[in-house]
Amino acid sequence: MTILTLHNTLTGRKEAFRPIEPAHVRVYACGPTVYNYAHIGNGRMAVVFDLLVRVLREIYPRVTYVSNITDVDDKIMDAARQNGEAIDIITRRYEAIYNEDMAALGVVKPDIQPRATEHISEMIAQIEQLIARDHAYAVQGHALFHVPSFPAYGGLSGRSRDDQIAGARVEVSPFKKDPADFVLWKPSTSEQPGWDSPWGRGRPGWHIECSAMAEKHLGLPFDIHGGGADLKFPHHENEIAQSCCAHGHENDLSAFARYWVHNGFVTVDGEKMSKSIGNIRLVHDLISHYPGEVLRLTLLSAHYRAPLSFTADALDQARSTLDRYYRILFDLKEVEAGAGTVPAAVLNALCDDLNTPQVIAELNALVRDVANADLSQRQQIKASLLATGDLLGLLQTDPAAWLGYGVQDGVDGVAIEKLLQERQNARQSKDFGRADEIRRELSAMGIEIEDTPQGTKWRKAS
RNA sequence: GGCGCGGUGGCCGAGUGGCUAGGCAGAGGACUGCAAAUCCUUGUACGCCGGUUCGAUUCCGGCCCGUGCCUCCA
Repeated sequence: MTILTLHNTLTGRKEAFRPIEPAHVRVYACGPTVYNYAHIGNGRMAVVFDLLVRVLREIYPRVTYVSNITDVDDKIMDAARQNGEAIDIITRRYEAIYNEDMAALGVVKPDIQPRATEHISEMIAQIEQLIARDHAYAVQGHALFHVPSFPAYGGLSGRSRDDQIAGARVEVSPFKKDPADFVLWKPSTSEQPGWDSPWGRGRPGWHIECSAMAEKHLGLPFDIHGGGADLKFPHHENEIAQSCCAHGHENDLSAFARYWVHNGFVTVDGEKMSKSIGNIRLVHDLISHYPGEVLRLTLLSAHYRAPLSFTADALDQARSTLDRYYRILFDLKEVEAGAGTVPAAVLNALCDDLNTPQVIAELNALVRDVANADLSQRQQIKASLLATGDLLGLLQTDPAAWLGYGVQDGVDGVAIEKLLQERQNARQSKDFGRADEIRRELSAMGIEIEDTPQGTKWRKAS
């Protein structure tokens, strides 16, 4: 049996993954708040957990992957006010765009993608449980989680409650019993979206939605909880507090989720993405300039926990790596691949805490001797390459189309053929000056040519 | 200030207590009229200072630098 190891934030160590039920692995990852286009950092999270789920599916018979849509949030309300649009118009629009953009990155849609607004009653029920167990209290239309009621609080991020208060930059609301207490429910004005609750008309705090939706769709405890590294505190810390305390597991932080997996941040040219710097890279824009697989491989070219500097150079490198694999597949197009399996070295690398750079190295090793391989070795290489591509969510395009052979759109095939014939004539009469001139003309049209023993081929350069 | 993550050859990027990934770029060569593509050859790097050790890039301590988070900002 293949053993997956994962770095578990809860213990701070790399551990062997042991599912609660090997017959059914359950995963939750915090999804986007839908009020804008997703940026490449959101894309990284989606790609990393998509890959994790693919690897789990390779090992285990059944995997359920839940990733939520946050469609009630103050940032959404701000966006609605600014655009003069209804909130649900905005959230449904950006939810659809999010799913399209992630699909372009090769992300398989989660099995369940619950919306926060469709789980209000579950959230209210959980808050009532917390109040009943004296872990929360109602005051002035709010419901607040009382952090001192949960001594184990802070176990995920490793900060003491005192540290948090000492470092807090935000003024503490006067009605909080303790400065560290956080909101479970807050009142809405009549213009704001709201739902009736035991504490009056209001809306949920941010953290409670994930606790409620994960529990409803996966049951507790479940196997893996993921998200961006920025969510460790306070979001995931608070989820643990809510879910453990609602069920009386005050001494067991793993009573909610067993393994916590966090992906690192994406920077742009080494700088944080921010509106003020104006360097936010939206997936929606990037996919019109780069094939989705180039973006996906770029995101997988660093280990998922390491920071990733998103640069034009990194994109170019991912593209040339993919070009090389596609060229090999193109050269092997007459070779019968047969049923392929993912090479053990690749699966082992993936099972080593998703060591994707190692996977790429293994892929290079696989492909290194293709030129000197015999037929059965070529069949094996092709099958392994395709199987690995399927697992990684790469190499899903027809090689000829990827490389630009036989392109019909945006090229004048007749003119190209005419120029190629003219060049051929020039070469035969040793008029290489004219032949090179024609090659430059074609190059200016975006057409690259290759002279082979079988004649001259052309391709549309990407 | 607190907590976390990271600093590897020109660039990207794994990993390891001693056998020193991989890719890109560069250099040389083969092939080609010249190219392109491909193939061959070529790179002893691990932030700084101590310590442990026969031996540290890898372990321990300190420091420096970069980066993220610090409670929903109504």
